[in-house]
Amino acid sequence: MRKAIVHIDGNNFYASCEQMIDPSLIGKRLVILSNNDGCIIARSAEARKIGIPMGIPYFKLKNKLNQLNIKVRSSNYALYGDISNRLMQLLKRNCEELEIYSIDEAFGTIKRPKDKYLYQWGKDLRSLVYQNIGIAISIGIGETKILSKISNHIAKKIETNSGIFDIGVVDNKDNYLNQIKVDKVWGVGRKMSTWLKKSGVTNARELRDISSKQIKEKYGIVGLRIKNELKGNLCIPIKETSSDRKEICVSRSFGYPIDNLQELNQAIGKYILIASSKLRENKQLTSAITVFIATSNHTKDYFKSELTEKLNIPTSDSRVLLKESLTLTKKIFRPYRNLVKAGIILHKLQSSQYKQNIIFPKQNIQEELNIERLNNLIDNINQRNGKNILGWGSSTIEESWKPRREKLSYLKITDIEYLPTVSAN
DNA sequence: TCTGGGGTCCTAGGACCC
DNA sequence: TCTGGGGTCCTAGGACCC
Repeated sequence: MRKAIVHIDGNNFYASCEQMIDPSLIGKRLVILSNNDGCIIARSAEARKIGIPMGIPYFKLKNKLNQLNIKVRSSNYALYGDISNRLMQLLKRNCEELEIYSIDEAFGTIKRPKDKYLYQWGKDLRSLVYQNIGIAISIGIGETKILSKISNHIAKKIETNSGIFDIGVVDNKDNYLNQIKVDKVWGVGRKMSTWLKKSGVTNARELRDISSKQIKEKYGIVGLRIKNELKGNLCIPIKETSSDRKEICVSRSFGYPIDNLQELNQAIGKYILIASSKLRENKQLTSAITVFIATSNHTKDYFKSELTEKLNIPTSDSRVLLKESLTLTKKIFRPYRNLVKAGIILHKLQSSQYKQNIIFPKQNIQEELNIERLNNLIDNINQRNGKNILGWGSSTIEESWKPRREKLSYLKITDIEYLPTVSAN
């Protein structure tokens, strides 16, 4: 019997994490805000039930949320990342292969037993995760990634399925596929679904049965792959080992608009330090850097600008990147613009293992080693004592541009100071 | 007043080569 | 007056994802 593909995800993951560390939130209507407290990016089941929408700007709903006594939290990625790691470790031990797809999602493979049914395996896994992590998961099973995603969708929708569904063992597969709207199919976005609907394709079953020629002409192998996955032919393989990052992007919206180079430099500098430390963590070097800035795209005189610079020698040295980025920043900066967002991208990443030897080294090897050690030392200190204790350069002006996080949960499991205490009486 | 952040993959078209 | 053809590599931008 062929292996089945399973898709596993945490239900309302961010909301569940907040509920897990603060049980007073369990059963409550709860929403989580994006960075800068911008919009709503997650809701507890209870908040979802009364129709609180996803992706809506917070300020538009602030009063309503207050009136309805809905709890609000700023997103706390350190917390979600930590819980995600524990979840993935547990899943790894219970699948044959596992691909960690996002902070709250994974694809796995598992051999079907003789009677084909995987419900018991799924049930056991769900309770294991709930006991150990305190998070509810859903499990979708099928022959391909796209089908397992659809199964998971069905698992969540039908309450009697108790969080597990396997489209690989049902007799009336078409009935289920008929119920899946085409824009809910993984890989079908806004553009494609508009075209599909115009061509008379409205659900997953019809997409599966579209002529190969028609979909290939319009969407190439990307479209064809979706059709074939729906047919049950595995086209998108499981990637167990995450391939090396190809780029690193650090960008933030400012808490308040800024219009001066000094503050912009300060922000860009912070982003570079975050990015280069990630780079060193991944044991990679970058050979091109982009700086970009933008005003609000909700105003008439929207302005954005970006500039890229190639580096002669691939590096992960904070000082080099800092210097380059500030040169770029100076070039793209324009006064009298209210900037609300800026960021940096490091591209063309390569493994630092194969660092090319410089033919005519400007600095001797000992000096280079010292710089490497210094960078790593800073990373270690920051890791142990909280981010940004140490950095390069100096700036004592107030960082009023920092993103807002007014509703951050106070309980943390990633910082010993904030661990909840339990008294043993 | 206030609208997130970080990725990947694919493709078309330009640059360049013989 | 006539003005090749075919290939590779790179890049920017679109589309999509969570």
